[in-house]
Amino acid sequence: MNPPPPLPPAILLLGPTASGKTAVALHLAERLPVDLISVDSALVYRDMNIGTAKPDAATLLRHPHALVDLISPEEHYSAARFRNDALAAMEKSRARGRIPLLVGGTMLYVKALLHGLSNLPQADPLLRAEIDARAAILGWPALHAELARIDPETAARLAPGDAQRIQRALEIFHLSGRPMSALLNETQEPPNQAPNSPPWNFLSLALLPQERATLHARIAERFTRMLEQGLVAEVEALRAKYRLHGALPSMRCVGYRQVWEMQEGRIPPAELRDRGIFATRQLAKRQITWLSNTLPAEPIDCLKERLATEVQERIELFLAGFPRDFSG
RNA sequence: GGCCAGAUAGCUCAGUUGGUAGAGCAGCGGACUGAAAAUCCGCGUGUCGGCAGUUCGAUUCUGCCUCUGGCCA
Repeated sequence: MNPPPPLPPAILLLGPTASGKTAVALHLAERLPVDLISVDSALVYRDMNIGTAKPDAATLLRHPHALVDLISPEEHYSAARFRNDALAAMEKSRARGRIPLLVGGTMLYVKALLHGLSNLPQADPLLRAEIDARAAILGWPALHAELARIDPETAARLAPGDAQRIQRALEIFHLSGRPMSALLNETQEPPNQAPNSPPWNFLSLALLPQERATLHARIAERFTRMLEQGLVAEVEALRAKYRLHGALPSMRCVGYRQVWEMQEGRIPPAELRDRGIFATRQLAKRQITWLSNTLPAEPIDCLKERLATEVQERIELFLAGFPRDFSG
C-alpha cells in the first residue's frame, strides 16, 4: 500500500496589531510563490481603509489579498464564513500551483480554520434583537439564570455579565431546541474527532514583541498617523454613504468606535487620540494572549532588525521539505 | 513680593470628626465555537510634597519650607 500523499504546505503569519505583519507579507509576496489571504475581521469591510491599516489600492492591485473588501460596513461577517472563504481561497491557490500565505491577527478565525467549528445554527438577527430587548428590561444576569435552567453546563462557564455569549447560547437553544453544550460535545465524540482539521500542512509563525513597551510606542505612533491621514473624515464619509449605527461590528472596530463616540458627543475630542491608543493596546494584549496560550505558533521577535528576511528564510526552510510540484 | 487654593496610585480625583487609604481611567494577567478590532473575568503598598511641632499615635491638626494654579501688586 502506498503512503498517502503528503499534505500541501500553507503558511500562517500571525501577530498582534502593529507587529509589522503587512510589511513582512509584502516582502514575502515579492520573493516567494505565495498568494496572500487576509485573516482579519476588519479588513473585510469596504471603504474602511485608514483605521484598519489596509494596504493602499496600488499595493492591493500588485499583490491581491483574498478576503479584503468583501462586504459593506452594514453587513456582518463571521468565523464560520471566514473558514469557508479561507479554505476556498487556499484551494484556488493550490490549484494554481502556489502556496497560500494567510496573514492576520483575528485569532478566533485562525482557531476556526485550524480546528473547525461545531455544527451550530447561524446567527438570527431578529432573535438577537428580541433577546436584547428582554435583556434591556431584565438585565443579563436574569437571562444568565434562564440559561442555567436550559443549559446548566454552558451557564456555568459564562459570567452573568457576558452578554454576547449568553445571547448566543440562548439563540442556539431557541433555533435548534438543544443546549449549546450538547451540540459542542457531539462534535468532540470519537467518531468525528479529527475531520475538522483541514488537509493542509501548516507552518504557523507568530510575530511577537520582545518588549511590550516598544509595541505600545508603535501603536501610539500609528494611531496618531491614522488621525493625521483623516480617520475622522473617513468615518464621516462612511456615515454619509451607508446606513450605520454604533452597534454594528464594523463600527465597533478599534478606532472607528472611538471616532463614532466622539461624533456622538460621548467622548471629548481632546481625548480621542488617547482613547484610540488605549483600545489598540488592549486589542494587542488579547491577541498576544491567544498566541501565547491557545494557538500553537513559532514565535519570532517582531522588533528584530532583519525581520522580513528572517521570516523568509524560515519559510524557505519549511518549503524545502516539500516536492517541487505539490499541486498534484 | 502679598493673598487664596491645591500637592494622596502612572493619570484624574475621593477620603480619613487623628488609629498609615479607595474609585474611575491606564496598566498587568486570563477566558474565548457564526459579532471576535467583539464580549467578559481577575489583579490596588502608594516615602498620602519635605522638615519640624502637638499627640500614645499624624496622611489627617499647627508652623516653616518647596512646587503648581489663580488673584493682587
